[in-house]
Formats: sequence, structure tokens, C-alpha cells
Amino acid sequence: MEHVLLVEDEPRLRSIVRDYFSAHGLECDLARDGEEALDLMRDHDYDAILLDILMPHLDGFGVCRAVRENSAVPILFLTALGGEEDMLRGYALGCDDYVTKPFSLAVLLAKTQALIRRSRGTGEAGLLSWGAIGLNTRSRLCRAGGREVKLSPREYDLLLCLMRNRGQVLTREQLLDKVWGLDFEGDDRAVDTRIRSLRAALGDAGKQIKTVFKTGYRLEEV
Amino acid sequence: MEHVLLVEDEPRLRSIVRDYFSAHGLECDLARDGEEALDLMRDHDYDAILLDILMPHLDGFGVCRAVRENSAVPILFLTALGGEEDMLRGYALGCDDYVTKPFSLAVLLAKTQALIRRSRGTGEAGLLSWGAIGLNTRSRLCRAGGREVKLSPREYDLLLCLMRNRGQVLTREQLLDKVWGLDFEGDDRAVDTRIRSLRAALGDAGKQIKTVFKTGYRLEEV
DNA sequence: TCCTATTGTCACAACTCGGACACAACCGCC
DNA sequence: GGCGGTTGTGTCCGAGTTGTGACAATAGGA
Repeated sequence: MEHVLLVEDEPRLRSIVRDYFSAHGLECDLARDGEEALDLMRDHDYDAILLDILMPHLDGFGVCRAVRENSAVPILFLTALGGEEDMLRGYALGCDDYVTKPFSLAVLLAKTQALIRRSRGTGEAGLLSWGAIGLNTRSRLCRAGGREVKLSPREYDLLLCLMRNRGQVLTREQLLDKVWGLDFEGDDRAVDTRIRSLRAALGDAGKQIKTVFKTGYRLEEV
Repeated sequence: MEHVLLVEDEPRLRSIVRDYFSAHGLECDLARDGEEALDLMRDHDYDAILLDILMPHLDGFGVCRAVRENSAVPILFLTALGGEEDMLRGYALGCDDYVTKPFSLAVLLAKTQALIRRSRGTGEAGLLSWGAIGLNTRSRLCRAGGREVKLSPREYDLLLCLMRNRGQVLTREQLLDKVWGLDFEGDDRAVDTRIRSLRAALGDAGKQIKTVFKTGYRLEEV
């Protein structure tokens, strides 16, 4: 299930949004202020952050800046400040969308879902492409260098994970958690072996998978 | 240069947006209606589509549906229809954002750029830069003087530490603690050797690393 | 039930990295 | 200017990391 974080100091609004979201299949953690939000983010991997701006202790802009130091998680501002200046400031800090209060819950949900969809690299169509590699998340088919490529289940999941996090280094541990599951009991090197067969299956496009010595693997565009 | 397609039947608005965008580094193709848009998209790979809804021949919703058959390109609706119904319909069809007329050009630009950034998956998150040196903490890639630089793990960690403490002197002991770890059993001079290879790897930008006699090293802007 | 594809493990080969060392160059103090 | 101490430089080799081929266990379909 998708998992988002709502940072908002008004208790009533917090619970309204959470109830609405969970009724539509989005789990929703809550934080009262910026510092609480940063604490939660240290321990969880959220699919999106909904961020009020006017908050005690650390305001939304500050949280956004701190988050963007090392994370590309989708951020949506959610605020009474509707001025152009404020919106531009938000975008300059690397936010993804901006909703002014009062807002429609349905629209907020739609925007959040669109953002999550987009951050995973696919439009509604479920098509993911990067360099010479294309994935269809509906049919689980893969194309590389213009021709169809047959992938085993594990190879597909691994490639999907790399595609969703394209450009960034994923450690073997991260890959084991996300692809094999948290309960996998085996060796790190299982990743290496799967990477090897994936590279072979992709042919020339396999070169897009780079090894980062002592760290992990990264999918590059070329 | 980024390349977007604007689909809009009002001539004046078309050219206003195009001029503003190209002044800010976005090339902007124009289409008068949905059919012209689909024709153009057959021949071009756009980074984003800005789509009016009320148009002759084929309206924006129709274009969106047709595009999503086989493409995940970011789509932003741009319309006078500000009702909740219409927005939700847009999101259901797989659009990424929705702007109601009249709108601010600056905000439209910011939204478009945020979308492109997001769809490339390579946002500005995790970017550190100082003088001619840029470091991306998500990809662990380094740029110096405009070109890609290959760094070994230790070189990368060392540079990251210098960047995070730019402008201030770090003693060898501090560097050993922060980069090598508190349990390192070796010689101070290991730092010198790594600094040397780092300078060499950075080329001209290596001159930003200054030696502070009898003390340590400091990263300067020039 | 058998057959095949899949996948983790292991052992070994190939490779990268980085600290140590020795020596040269340099700095600053007297 | 000389001297002691500090830093830069070139090289080497072992330790650790990743690639590779083979194999056995397992799961899933016919």
C-alpha cells in the first residue's frame, strides 16, 4: 500500500485528510510540525510528503529544504499562502505541487496519486522507459534496444526497482529489501548473480547498469 | 534544451507562452488543436505537453487519452474549466497537473520545469556544489569544471566531507575520524595520499583544495 | 509425476583500491 | 641561508570487491 506523510498542525484537518486517504487506499502517517516530520522520515520510506507551510518550530519551506538535501521524495505543499511569491519559492526549493486551502479532498487525493505515479516513472499507461530500456508494468514485458526481451520474475522485479530509482545508487541491501523482501535470509551476492543475468538478457542495453564499487548498482541513461 | 508542446487554440496566448518559455530556456512547439498535436507528437519526443481542453476537432481530454495509449510523457492541462469535476476527469485520464486560466506565466513555467525534473527522475535532490565542483549524493557522481569525474569510494567520501565543511580547515585527525572511521589504525599520511589522488581526479578544480601548513586541508571556492 | 525454468550458493578468477614506504620538494623559524 | 619538520609524489602489493561458471535445490507447469 502507498504510504504518505502528512505534516500539518491543525488537528481536525489532519484527521479528515487521513480518514479520506485511508478510505481510498493510501496509508497516512501524521506529524504535527517540521521536526516531527524529519524524525519520521529518518525511519520511513514515504511515497509522498504533504507539507503545510505555516507551522511551529520548523516551517514547511525549511522541511522541504532539509528533505531535498538527500531525497527526491515527491513533496506537495498544502497551505493558506496562495500568493505567487510563495508558490514560486516552493518550486524553487524543489517541491512538486502546491495546493491552497481550502481545497477539495478529492482533488488532493488525485494530485497525490498522480505524483506517486509520476515519481515511479510511469504515466497512467504504466510505461517506463529509460535509455534503450522500456518496461510495461501492466504486461510485465520488457523491451531493450528495440526488441522484446524475456525476463524471469526476479529479473523483472530487479529491473523495475532500478528503473524506478534510475540514476541513483542502490546498495545490495536496499535491493534485497525492495526486491527480495525484508525477510530474505540469504547472501548479498544473490544480487550480483541476478544483475549478471539481467545484464546478459538486456544485451547491449545491459551496459546501462553500472557497478559502483563498494556501494551497489546504478541504472544510467547511457 | 528542453522541448515542450503547447496545444492551444487562442493565438495570442500561444505566442505569449512560447515567448516566455523560450526566454527561460524551454523550446516550445505550437499546435492549434488536438489533431495537429497528435501529428506533431508522432514525429517528436517532447519533454512535456501543455494541453488546453476546449479546442475544435479533438479536445484536450481526447488528446490525453490518445497519448496515454503509448506514452508516459508529462501532461499539464491548461484551461478555463476550473470545476472539480473537470480536474478529476483530467487526473483520471493520467494527467500530471492542472492549471486554470487565468494563470501566472511564472507559475506555469515553474510547474512545467518541476514536472520535467520529476519525469526524468533526476531532480536536484542531493546536489552539493561549490566553485567548479558538483556532487550528487544520490548517484554518487561528481562533476568538476563541467565534466564527469570518476572517483573511488574513498575519494568520494573525502570530497563529500570537505564539501559539507567547505571553507573551514579540517585536520587530518578529523578527516580520519569522519571519513575513515574512528577505528582506523593507520597513518595520518593516508589522508595526504587520498588528497593527492582526489586533486588529480578533479583536474583544474583540484586547486580548490588548499593545504593549511601544520594543520590540515580546506576546500575553497576559488 | 516428470520436466524445465529459475535462482541461490559456492569457488575461483579478475580486478580495484588504498595504505605504506621512500624520497623529493617545500615551508617557516632561527 | 641552513635546518628540522611538513607535505607532495611515484610505486608497489596485499586485501577486499566484483565478475563468472558450475551446480544443486526448488518451484511451477504440463
